[in-house]
Amino acid sequence: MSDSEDMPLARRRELKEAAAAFSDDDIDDSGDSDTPLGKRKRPPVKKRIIEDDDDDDDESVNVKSESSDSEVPLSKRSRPGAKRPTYKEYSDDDHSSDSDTPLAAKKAVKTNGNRGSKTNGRSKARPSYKEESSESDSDVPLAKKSSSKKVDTKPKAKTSTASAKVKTESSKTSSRGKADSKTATARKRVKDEPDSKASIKKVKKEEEEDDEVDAWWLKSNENEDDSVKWTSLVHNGVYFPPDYTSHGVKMLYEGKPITLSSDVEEVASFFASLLYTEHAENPTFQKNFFSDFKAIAKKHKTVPSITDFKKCDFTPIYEHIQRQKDKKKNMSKEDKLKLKEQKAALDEFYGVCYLDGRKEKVGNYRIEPPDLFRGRGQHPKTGTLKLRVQPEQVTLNLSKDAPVPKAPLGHSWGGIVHDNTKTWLATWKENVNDSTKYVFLAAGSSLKGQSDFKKFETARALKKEVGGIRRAYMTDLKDKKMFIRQRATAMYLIDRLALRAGNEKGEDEADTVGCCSLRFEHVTLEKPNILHLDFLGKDSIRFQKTVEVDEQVFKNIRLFKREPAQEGDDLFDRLKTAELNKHLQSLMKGLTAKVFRTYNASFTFQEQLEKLTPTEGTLAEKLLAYNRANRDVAILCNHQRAVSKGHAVQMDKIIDKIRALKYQKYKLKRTILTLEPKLKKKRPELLEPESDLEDEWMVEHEVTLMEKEREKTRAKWEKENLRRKENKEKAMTEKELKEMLKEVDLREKELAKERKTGNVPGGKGASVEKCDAQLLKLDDRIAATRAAMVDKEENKQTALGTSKINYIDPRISAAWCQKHKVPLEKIFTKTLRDKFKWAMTVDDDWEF
DNA sequence: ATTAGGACTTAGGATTATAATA
DNA sequence: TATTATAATCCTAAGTCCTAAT
Repeated sequence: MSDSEDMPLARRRELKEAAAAFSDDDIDDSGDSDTPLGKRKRPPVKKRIIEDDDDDDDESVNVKSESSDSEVPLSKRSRPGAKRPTYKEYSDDDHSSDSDTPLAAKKAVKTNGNRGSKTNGRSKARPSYKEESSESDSDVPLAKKSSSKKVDTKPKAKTSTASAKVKTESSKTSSRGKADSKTATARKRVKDEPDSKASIKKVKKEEEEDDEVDAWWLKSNENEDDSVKWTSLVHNGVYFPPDYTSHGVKMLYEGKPITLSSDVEEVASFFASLLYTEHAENPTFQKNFFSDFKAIAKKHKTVPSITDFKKCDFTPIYEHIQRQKDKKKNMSKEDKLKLKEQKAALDEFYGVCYLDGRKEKVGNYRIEPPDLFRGRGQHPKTGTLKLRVQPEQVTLNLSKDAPVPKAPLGHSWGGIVHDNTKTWLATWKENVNDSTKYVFLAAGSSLKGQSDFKKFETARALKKEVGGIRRAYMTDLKDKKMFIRQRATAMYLIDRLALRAGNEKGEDEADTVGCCSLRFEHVTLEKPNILHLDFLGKDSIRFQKTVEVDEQVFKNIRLFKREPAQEGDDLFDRLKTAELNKHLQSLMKGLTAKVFRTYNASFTFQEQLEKLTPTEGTLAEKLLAYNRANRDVAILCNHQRAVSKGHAVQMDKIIDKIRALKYQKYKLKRTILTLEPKLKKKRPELLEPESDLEDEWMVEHEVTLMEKEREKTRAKWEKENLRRKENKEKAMTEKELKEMLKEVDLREKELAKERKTGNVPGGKGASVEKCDAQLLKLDDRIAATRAAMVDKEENKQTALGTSKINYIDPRISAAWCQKHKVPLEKIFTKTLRDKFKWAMTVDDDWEF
């Protein structure tokens, strides 16, 4: 292993990161004795019985807890308590003023970071699947021979009336398939083996996707039984990752190479591949990994028994993996193509199913491969070994009369069910968190599309009701009953700040919160009516905003925070998401906490889009407006992303680019003055220096310009020679090259002179008019570049994708595209167009 | 009435493909 | 033409909400 110095240095991620972070405590093999510490434990909370909102005024009467007092909520919950890690970077910021109206948290502070503190671990013995290794081959997705008639699950005459069919893009093979031909294909597909070289020919470019599509969104479709999801479902099962093949590279233990059996090597490799990443340096991750690694090493009687993480050196394996990656990257074209074909074949086989006779895409047909669990934030189990899933653990869901896909050789399925009230095709239990995993249809499928549609329709229904709902909770803010007050306050926050509901979480998960699970330490109050929120939300993404809130909300929170309460206690000590949602249901059918996010996101988007889109504008300007509106939504929903590694460098580059443009401007101005010195008086602006453009920089810039010029000349010379060679002409000599280069030297001298005298003659046909025209163009380019820069900067930690995919009603976009003549593909990628095909038929005046 | 866990949506990061540059 | 930035896609963790079990 040669090159060992090109270590992929640590991680970027100035975002998250924050404070304290892990203490020095490094993992310690020996005892996993490691006490989990009292963390996460806090004294039971007594119910707070408030007597009044105290001091100042307040018409509000005495607030008392309702009768139920007795029922001692005795939250057995428990949470960190004490030692809250401190966050780094705080930045304050203005507080949004604009009170009313839907939107929320206009400008709010953003920053974020991860929590620190907390080690822990615990890794109880886990079951070891692992049966006999089974003769591999597994890989080959044995095919279904049985093409028996049974497969023929015809579209059951389809319930609904007129079966609207449409063609997606490209109307080819017009007639063709009727139900029959389709089922025929179905039958065929079901038995087609992937990898059979036969299927190679296609792969082609994408498209293909013509096929008739069932345009469910064009049918009247007054809900016909919601719970039944299909009448027939035929599919090919799931794909299992190939068995592990040993690479034989030895890791070091106490500096010496040791031999690992394949199973152990596999786990070592999981860790090795993460070396130098945040994960591998996370003590919790190390601890959990090592605990599992140690166990499996022991089980396989690894020679020097592995007991100390610190004595392990995985770098040889790491380097091997890097080399493999390199190799893959540099693979020959043909090999790459072959790989692609294999994938396509798999896609064709497993990636497709038949739902009520219609061909539909399957989403994640691959069984998740074994790996180290990568929990986010401070997940107590991060690093734990996620075991390989065996077919015996997998249950399939399909039609009664559908052929059962064959399990991998030597294996059988865990179960076969025929539950048409479920949308999943397969399911299994994962070992780390004991959670259930599923194989679902792809996002573009009818099932997903329909529920997406429903989601947005509910949000639109809320639009109609929101006025009344808001009035109601504003009133409830002053209710005498504590529970009602809390509920109303929570609703306010969810509505105005787009918070998530905030279900309770377990001890074995990262400590994150949503609205109902906010604790005291997450909210601080500032005099008149300002709220500082600071907590970790979903995915341990920091939510840090400062907002002005309604007076009564401020009072309420002060009230909730008062007294017996202390850090670690719930802010809403008698409110559960279930109760909140139950209440919401009573206000509007289908209303739950998350609907507010959808509603506010879509509403804000439509509003901003309307406001920002220029009526007369270039395509680019319109797109900018679109992205701005999109970004507003992303900010509202607190969708963040890590700042990319090279961000700062890229910014510098852009700044330099702008300087270069300014330099050109400067030169042009001088040319004008050289041509027409009288203008000095008339147009004094020509004398003004460009901002941020220093002499020193210009000198340097000219040097690089000349360097580039020389390179270009040389390239030209070489190219010319190449051409001549081909034409059997005699090549240009070095001398000629030197001759050519002399011109650059000349130009360099000119520049030097220009710099000294300030006179810039300009090119041949130089005229004041031409220069002015160019100046204008440069101004445009500078403006555009600067806009792009601002855009980039603002965007660096904001992720637009999530809101576009999940929160913004696609019909708003479709209508907008129509209205402003913007091609859809500028807005939606191919997959998004597919996912949203149900929304693409709206008129240009459609409103959310 | 609570709790547990099933089923489905939402989420950011990792990986891969494509576009922009050097 | 190779390199690098960016966009698209893939992956699977982490939420929400609901229903069934206790």
